[in-house]
Amino acid sequence: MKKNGLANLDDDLAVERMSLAEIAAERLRELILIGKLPPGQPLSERELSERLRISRTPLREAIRELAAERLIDVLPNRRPQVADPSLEHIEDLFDVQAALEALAGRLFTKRATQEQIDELVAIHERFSKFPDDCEPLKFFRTDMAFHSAIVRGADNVALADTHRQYNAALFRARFMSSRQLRWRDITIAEHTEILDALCARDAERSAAALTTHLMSGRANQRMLDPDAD
Amino acid sequence: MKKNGLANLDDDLAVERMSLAEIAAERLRELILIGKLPPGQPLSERELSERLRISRTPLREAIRELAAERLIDVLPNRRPQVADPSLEHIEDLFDVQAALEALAGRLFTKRATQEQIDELVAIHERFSKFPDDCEPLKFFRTDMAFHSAIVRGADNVALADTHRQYNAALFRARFMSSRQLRWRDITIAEHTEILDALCARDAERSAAALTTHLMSGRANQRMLDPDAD
DNA sequence: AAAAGGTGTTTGGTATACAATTTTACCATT
DNA sequence: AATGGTAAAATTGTATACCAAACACCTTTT
Repeated sequence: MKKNGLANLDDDLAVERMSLAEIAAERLRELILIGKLPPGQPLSERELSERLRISRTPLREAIRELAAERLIDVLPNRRPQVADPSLEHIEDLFDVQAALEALAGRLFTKRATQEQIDELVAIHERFSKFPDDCEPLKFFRTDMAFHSAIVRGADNVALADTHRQYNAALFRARFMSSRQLRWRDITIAEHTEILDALCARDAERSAAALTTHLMSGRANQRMLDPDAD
Repeated sequence: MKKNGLANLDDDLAVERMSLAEIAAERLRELILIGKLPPGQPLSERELSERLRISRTPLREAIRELAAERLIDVLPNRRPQVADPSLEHIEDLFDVQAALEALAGRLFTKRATQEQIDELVAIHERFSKFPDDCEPLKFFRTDMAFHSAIVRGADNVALADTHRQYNAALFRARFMSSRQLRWRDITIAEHTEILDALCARDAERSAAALTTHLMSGRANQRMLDPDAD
């Protein structure tokens, strides 16, 4: 007889028990992305471990994980710091993300199922009907969902993984952009072109539209005040 | 004036003060890449920490670092295992690496200095003069050096970083290929075309040549026996 | 004999104590 | 007052002990 009858529910959802390190990594990632832990912020292992109610060992592993994602800079014998990428570095990230999404677009035209196309259309429908005064976070999340849906349709695990990493590194930059009304209009127009190309299963047009869209984002990023930190 | 005679295992790399976790990560990465720790091999934390003469804490951090690079699979409450990617997954990795190198080629044509071009030419010179019976590892290292030099010339830190990660994940596959004489001829021919395009600073031709080259590698990989482990 | 269940050993997960390093603050010297 | 050095405090790096979960083997039960 099973000792733990409650676990049956979890089994159905395939929920694996997470280690404290993984939980802490997720929580830290969230704190960094929403800006509660701002760029450049030095992180004291002791203080953080107390605030998260865990010991330093799992916290250190979480920090190392985020360091591998380049969300945290860690130097030997020094306090880890929340990454504070320069404008040039952010532009570099945009260039790579553009190449990744261009590949995703090409693969999407070859591999995506009808269901995945329908899902993408549905996301875009919701997206273009948002009022101008909708919450920035809502607009932003839907924007991200659109791009993620394309990557999912590309059916390439490695690509999805790397794309997610770059999304995290670019989170702040793209979130800042999404607050501008001007940027929202551009986004919807460019998403429409991307969706058209993907539905037509035109690989090169899809790749071009996605590259253009990311380069718009990169250029828009350049306009924002680089002094902010 | 060393007080602790315990930790003198890797003093040859002591130019920079590295933590034991970093040293262990490098050592483990090497052991995995050269196949001393074969794909699928379960790793006992206690046994490994004894063999590397360190305690489990820094070893665990090293394992997490390699897990972030996808060189090791780690599941909760189970032994970490050396990653054993399927043929399909390796093909996915090739697709992403091709997109990354295509971007690197484009950026190279815009940003590379004359010195970086000269360096690339020099590498290719050495490469094409290798005799057929040269050591596989020597041929392989020079092959890698060629690709890395292109990425360096692209002057994009994020791209270089991600490219290095994918190189590690594809290490075994590409090393196996480099043992075939037929593949060597193809490599030299395709490198010549890449070099031509880069020297002409033709972005699209460079990107196309690099994509073609990586797709050759991907196709060649498919020919190799997938049963080997 | 086969299957279910229990027990002991092995292994990863976490906390804590200690060592080594860096940072900070203070004092002496210029 | 500015500067340099040195000691104390704070912080990271490492080792070890303990806990809980997983696995293998054996016993028990049918």
